[in-house]
Parts: sequence; C-alpha cells; structure tokens
Amino acid sequence: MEETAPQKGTVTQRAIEQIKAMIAEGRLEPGQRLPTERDLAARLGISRSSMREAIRALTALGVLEARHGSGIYVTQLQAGDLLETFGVVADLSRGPRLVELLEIRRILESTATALAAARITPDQLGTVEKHLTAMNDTDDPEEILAHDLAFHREIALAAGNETLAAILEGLSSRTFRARVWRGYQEEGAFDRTRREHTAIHRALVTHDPEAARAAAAAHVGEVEEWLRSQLAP
Amino acid sequence: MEETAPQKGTVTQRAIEQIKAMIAEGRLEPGQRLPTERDLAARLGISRSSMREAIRALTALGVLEARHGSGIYVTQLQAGDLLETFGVVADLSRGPRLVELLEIRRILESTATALAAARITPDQLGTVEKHLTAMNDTDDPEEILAHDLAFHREIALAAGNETLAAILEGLSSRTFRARVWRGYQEEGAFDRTRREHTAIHRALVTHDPEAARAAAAAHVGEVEEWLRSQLAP
DNA sequence: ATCGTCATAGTGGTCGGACCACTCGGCTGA
DNA sequence: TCAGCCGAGTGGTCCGACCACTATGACGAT
Repeated sequence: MEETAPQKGTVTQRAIEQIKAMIAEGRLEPGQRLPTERDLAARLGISRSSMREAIRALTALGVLEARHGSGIYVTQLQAGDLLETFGVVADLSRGPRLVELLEIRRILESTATALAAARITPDQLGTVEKHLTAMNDTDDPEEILAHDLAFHREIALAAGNETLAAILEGLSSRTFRARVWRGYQEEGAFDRTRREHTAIHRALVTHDPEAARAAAAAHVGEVEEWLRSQLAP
Repeated sequence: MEETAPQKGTVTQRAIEQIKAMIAEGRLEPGQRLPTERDLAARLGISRSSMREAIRALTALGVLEARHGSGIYVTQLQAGDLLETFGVVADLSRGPRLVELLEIRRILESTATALAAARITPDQLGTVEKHLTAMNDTDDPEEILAHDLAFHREIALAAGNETLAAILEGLSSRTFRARVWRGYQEEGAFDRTRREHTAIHRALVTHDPEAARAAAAAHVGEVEEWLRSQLAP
C-alpha cells in the first residue's frame, strides 16, 4: 500500500492523465500498441469500465485508436490525428463565433498561400490547376465544393507546415462550409469565387507571395463580410 | 420498431454523433441540462455503459460537462470550452511539430498584437503594463512565466477575437512553454525577452499596428529560431 | 414565522462479471 | 505448399449492483 496516494478527481480522469503522461514521457511511442484494457485496468487498480471510459476519451481526442479484436494503439500523433477535433468546434459554432473562425481562417490561409507561392513545386502546382479547372467545368455544387476543398488543401500542404494544413482542414470541414457556403453561393457568388481562385492560382504561378497573400485574404474576407452582414440585422 | 436502422460503426460512436447532432440542430441549448444517463441510454436503445462512454468522449472534447449528483450539462460552447483540447496537442507534440506550432503561434500572435494595437483600451493597456513591470521586477522563473502568459493573454483579448485568444492560450499551455522556455532562458535570453516585450508594449501605446505586428513576430520568431537550431544537429 | 438541520430521492461514479464480434496466428488437411 | 479452418485473445456491449454526491423539502428549534 504505497501507491494510490493522490485521490484527486475521478478515477477515470486520473487514468486519462496517467496515459497522457506515459506518452509525454516517451514510455509509449507513436504507433505502439498498449496493454489490453484488462491489463491497464489492473495496473492502475481500477475497473475495466472506468479504464474504457478513459480510453474512449483519449480516442475522441485523437490520441489513441482502438482496433476491434486487435488492440489499442497510440496514433502517430500527427497533426491530422490530433486536430480532427477542430472540426467539432467548427460544426458546433454559430453566430458571432462563426465569424471569428472565418477571421482566423483568413489569417492562416493568407499566410499559408503566401508561403506556398514561394515553395510550391511544379507537381503540386499541377494538382492545384487540376482542381481549379475541374471546379470550373461543373455545375454540381457538391463537386464544386469538393474541388474547392482540395484546391485549398493542396495549397496548404505546399506551404510546408503540416500542422497548419491540418488546422485549415478542420476550419473547412464539410458541414461548416456547407452551412456557410450554401447561403453565400445562392447569391450568385460563383463568378466572383472563380475570379478569386484564378487570382490565387496566378500568384502561385508567378511565385509572388505578397500577391498570393492578398488574393487569399480577399477570398476568405469576401465570405467573412457576407456572413457578418447576415448576422447584423 | 421503426428506428435503429443505420447500424454503422459502434453504438457508442453513434450515440456521440446523435448527441452532437442534437446540439448542432439546436435541440440542446448551451448550458442546458440533458436527460439522465439512464434516460438517454433507454431512448437510444443502448446500455448505460455505452452511453457513459459517449458522454465521456464529449466531455473530453469540451462539449459536455458532468456534475456529480446533479446532472449532465451542455457547456456554453465558448471558445475556451472547446479549444482546451488544443493544449493537449501542444503537450504531446515533439520535434519538428513543435516548430510548426511555434510558426502558427507567430502568425496568429503577430496578427493579434496588430489588432490589439488598434483596438486596445486604456484599461487593458494598464493591465498589460502591470504584467510587464511585474515581469521585470522579479527573478523567479515561475513568476516571470506567469506574467509572461498573462501579458500575451491580455493582448490577445484586446484583439477582440475570443476564439483567437483561446487558441493562443492553448498554444502557450504551461507545460508547452515550460519545456521550450526552460532551455531558451538558460542561455541568458532574459534581457532580449525584456527588450522585445518593451517593444511590443511601445507599439501598443502608440497604436501602431505595423510596429506591433513586427515586434510580436520577432518575439516569437526568436524562440522559433532557437528551437529550430536545437533540432538541427 | 423564520431559519438551520437533516433525511431522502435522484443523479453521476465505480465496480465486477458475463457474453458477443472481430482479428490473427497457427494448425490441419488436401 | 498452401488454402482453409479454428481457437485464443482482444475490444465492444450489456447488465445489475452499489457508492458518492447533490438538491430538495420536510421537520424541528428558536
């Protein structure tokens, strides 16, 4: 009886902290398999139910991944794994907070596009062009949205910061854009959007960071202003 | 027997989605109390155990809050509630990803400081000055760190975007800064840090957004470069 | 009548055990 | 040799019991 000293908070919360600590201290490497639920529960002196809740919480945070019949694994702890939760924020935000999120996206997207203008490779530029033309060659809103997302995703990747790309991905989650875009596009903003995308692409081709920054900021800013006006009255 | 049709994924995952949907559709308002675990489980036709895991997951994401003996409540869904998880990302990131996070912080912090320069009120400016002088009047690293955090937090708040402030808060989580700052300050960077803070403050006083942006970017960039050099060899 | 006290019902927290669904490696047999 | 089977082991689900805490209202002292 030398352990179980602290006794602070719920046992589940304690288990969460302990597993997080194991990862932070390097005792658990990314991709590594954890002991079984039953083992872990026994080690920490708690029931399997409580341990399962702890694991479920860390799974929701993108830290752990459970594979039925196989075991529990630490994720690669890549940006994408951990920042998927960012999409939840976007999905559940409404009203003024939606504008704040767009403002953040404007800041990050403009910088990412500027970085991409300086660093983008011919290959990546080709992919960007592919999505640009595909976007202009269809009238299906769903398809346009898909290529729009891919267009910006490729640019974010070209910026060379995976974490930044993951955050922007979350800020452009399907449901988020669907909610905002729907109303925006209903006002016949297709042409304007196409021009803006073309401007961004041109800046990338000429490797002009400042022009890219301005074009991207204007692009997101347009939607931002529209959304702001919708909330004003 | 008209429901329970989809049958996709685990029952817990389904429960999570359903509760999220209830909130997204407005059937559950922020701050509102949910039915009891036993009720919810019965409604969705699952066991209490599975429902508890779903609730635990949403609790970890900052969407729900459980109060022992009282009930389960939807959080205010404020930026702070949902973005607390950002701290987990910062805590578990290492190596190159740490640099990426600092790069993101540089982007956001410089913009936030620029916005603050234009919008900060005399009251807020007073608070900023308080932390600046307190930071310079002590040698206790812990106290310096605390006032350093408060200094930047106040500036972020003055920028007028709560979501942005919450993200920066997460990117400056105690453990994150403790890990990076320790090594940085050991190299006698105190004086440089003080000069940089003074420059930021001066730009705020003169309401000069461009100077503020440059000062903040340089401030974070210094640490960023130091960290990059640490990983290079 | 007022206020503090305390029993109590109801809530989330924890536990243990049972069984199901799935994975994976080794065994079996053609 | 290899395809197929099969069983041990794993996470997924369910159940029922009990504990710890909160909130409410009845009760009694003042």
